[in-house]
Parts: sequence; C-alpha cells; structure tokens
Amino acid sequence: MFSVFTDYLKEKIPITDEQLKKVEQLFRTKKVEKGKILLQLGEVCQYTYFVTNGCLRSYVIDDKGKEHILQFAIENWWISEQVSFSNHEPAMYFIDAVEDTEFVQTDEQGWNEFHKIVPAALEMNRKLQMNSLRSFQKRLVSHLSASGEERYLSFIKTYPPLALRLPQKMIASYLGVTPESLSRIRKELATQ
Amino acid sequence: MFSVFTDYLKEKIPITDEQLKKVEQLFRTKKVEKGKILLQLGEVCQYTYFVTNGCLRSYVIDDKGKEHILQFAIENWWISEQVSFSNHEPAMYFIDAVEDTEFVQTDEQGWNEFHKIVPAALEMNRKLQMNSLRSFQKRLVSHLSASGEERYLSFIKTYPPLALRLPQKMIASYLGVTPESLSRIRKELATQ
DNA sequence: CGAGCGCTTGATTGAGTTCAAAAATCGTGG
DNA sequence: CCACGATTTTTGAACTCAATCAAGCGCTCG
Repeated sequence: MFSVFTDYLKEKIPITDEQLKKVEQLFRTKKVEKGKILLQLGEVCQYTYFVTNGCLRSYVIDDKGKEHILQFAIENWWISEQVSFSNHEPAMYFIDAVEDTEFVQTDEQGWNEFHKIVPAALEMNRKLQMNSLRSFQKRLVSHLSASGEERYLSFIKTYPPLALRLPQKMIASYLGVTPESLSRIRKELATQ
Repeated sequence: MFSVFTDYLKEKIPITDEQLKKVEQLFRTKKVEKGKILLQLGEVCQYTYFVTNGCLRSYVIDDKGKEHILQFAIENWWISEQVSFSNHEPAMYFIDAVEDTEFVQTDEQGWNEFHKIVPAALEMNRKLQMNSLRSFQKRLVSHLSASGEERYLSFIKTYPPLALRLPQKMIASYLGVTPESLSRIRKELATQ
C-alpha cells in the first residue's frame, strides 16, 4: 500500500527516484483496525496521516456528549489535528479509524527533512493547508446559508466516494443533522 | 496610527529598531470610509490588512442574496482572504469597512521581504494562520452543537469589544441568526 | 423636519429534533 | 453457512427553536 503514497507524491511534486528513496525513510507504514483511536482529545498531536487504504476521521464530542465529525480521510487524503501539531498544543479533537485502515505517518522532524530533500514539498504543504482552511470556511458558510437537504446534496456532489461507503449516521454527523432527519431527507429526495 | 502597528510588532516578535525601520517601508498606511469595499468577490486578493483604527469585516452573499459575516477585524487584528491571497485565486468573499477605518497593508512581496529581514516573522505568520484555522473550526463546531443563545453568549464572552461596538444586525449575521432572533435572545437574557 | 435605518414585538409557519418503536442490515460464533 | 444479537435505518407523532412576515417605535443624519 506504500505505493499509493509514492504515486501520490510523484503526481503532486517533481521528485527524482533518489529523492523519493530518502523521503520514504521518513514515513512509517501503519495498519489499524476499525475503531482504533489515533489521537485523543488533550494529547499533543505528533503526526500527520496519509491514508493509503481505508478511512480515518476527526471528530469532537460536545458538552451534551454528542459526536460531531470534522473531517474524513480516505485513500489519498491527509488528516491531522493541524493546530495541535503545528503549535504543540493539546488537541481539540479525536482521530480514529472508521474502517480497518492502512496509512503512512510522519512527525514534525520528518516534515522538516522532507522539505530539505524536496523544497517543492513546502509548496505542497501550503496548498494542503489552504485546502483545509477553505473547506472549513465553506462548511461554515453552508451552515449559515443552507438547509440540511441542501448540505446533503452538496456533500454527495462533492464527495461521491464518501457518500457511497460511509454509514449514514456518520454522514448525518458530518452534515450536522440527526440520523433520523437524514433518513427523511433521503426518502424525500428519492420520491423525485 | 502607524505606531499601533509598530507596537504590535515589537510585542509579537523580537525586532531591532533597524529592522523595524526597514519593515515600515513595506507597509502602506491607508484610510477608508465606512462602507468602502477593499476586496470584491472574484478578484484576486493582493493584500493582507492590519487594522490600526476602526473595523473591517469579510462576508459572503449567498444564492438567496443574504450576507453572512466570516470575520471582523478591529484594532490589532489582521484580515485578508487568505486562500485567494496565498493561491492567487479569485476571492470567495468580500472585505469592506464597517466603520471609518485606518489600516496598514502589504502584498506578497512585502511579506517575503519582511520574512527576510526578520525571520521570526515567519513564525508569527504561522501562528496567525493557525489561529484563523482554529477559529473557523470552533465556529463550525458551535453551529453543529450549540443554540443561537449559546453562540451569542460565547461571542460576547470571547469578543467583548466587538459586542460593544458592532450593530446588532452584524452580530446576528456573524452568529447565523436573524436580527429578530438576536433581539429576542437578548431580551430573554436581560430578564435573568 | 422627514426619510430611512435599526431594533423591537407579535403572530404564524416550518425545518429539524426528540422520543419511541419497528424494520432492515451486519457481523460473529457455533 | 445459518442464526442470533447488535447496530443501523426507517417511520411516526409530538414538540421546539428559530425563520418569516408584518407592524410600530426611536434615533440619526442629511
């Protein structure tokens, strides 16, 4: 599954085989079972994860005990608690495995060396950060301006692969509606 | 008003008078009247703004024609359309002046030279970016988990200066409730 | 001084939640 | 491979928070 990662890199940045060999040393392959928690609330996040197979997610638990999903990461996606990772602060949310998952991870030192070996990686990183920021902005706006149904339609349009493989209750949690409401939304849409 | 900016820098990063003199060259002071639009939807954002007096805001207009405020920036706050600025993409939102406002601005080149003169500015920048990301994350979570009243209470607790000087309808827009609802929320809270 | 804007208040409506229970699906051990 | 228990999804009914529509008040500023 490591090749998923190297293929990704080759596509995203110009990189020689030699550089790639060095970079591979910096990333560790890991396998976890569904449900495994990779990052606990309050811990300092030490790693960024790149999923090569399976699905990870980040989520919070609010004062009423309810889960709210912030991000999913399937194959070829990165996930991390970026602020905790970057500022060395306690994490504000959890990361766990939605399915049995294989991923590669690296820590801050790994990133620094990566950047030394391939300067273009800095640029890739900048873009990833902007993508993440934009995605949170868009989600916020969708909550300020759209109904549950509109958010669901936008979700399945934007992330068809997620819509197909995730349990509905997780999509509901991501969208900010109850599973019951999502069920009704889908029923309503099906009759059209 | 430029001193507001230099005082800010002196507080945030170790900087010699000599360095400061060079950095000052990179920032232009500007004055705009209430209502002045600094960034139009669809334009590429060329500047980041640091408010020395007054108040700026960023906002979107949705398909139904309604405004939704993303950020406010009063004295000592930065504001920009970061993704547009960083990626040289069309802006997804507007920036305008809520009050008559004085600010300093710089463009990408300015930032690059700033970083050359004072390497610690890179670190400041990183922190600003993380603050912004965290703030969007927190707002998203507050929409996933809290009522309008809870969001209002959290707002006035987090940003007392904003709560005092902004028109209520702008606070409502920021919180994602109608002005009518905010009025009722405040009435309700006042009776306690 | 008048027009317009911002805030308030009231009445009504509606989207989505909650609580409850049935139906469908999944996973696991025998 | 089937059977059983657990989890997920669906459906129903009552309810709630906030939006909408509408009208009136008060202030400001042109």
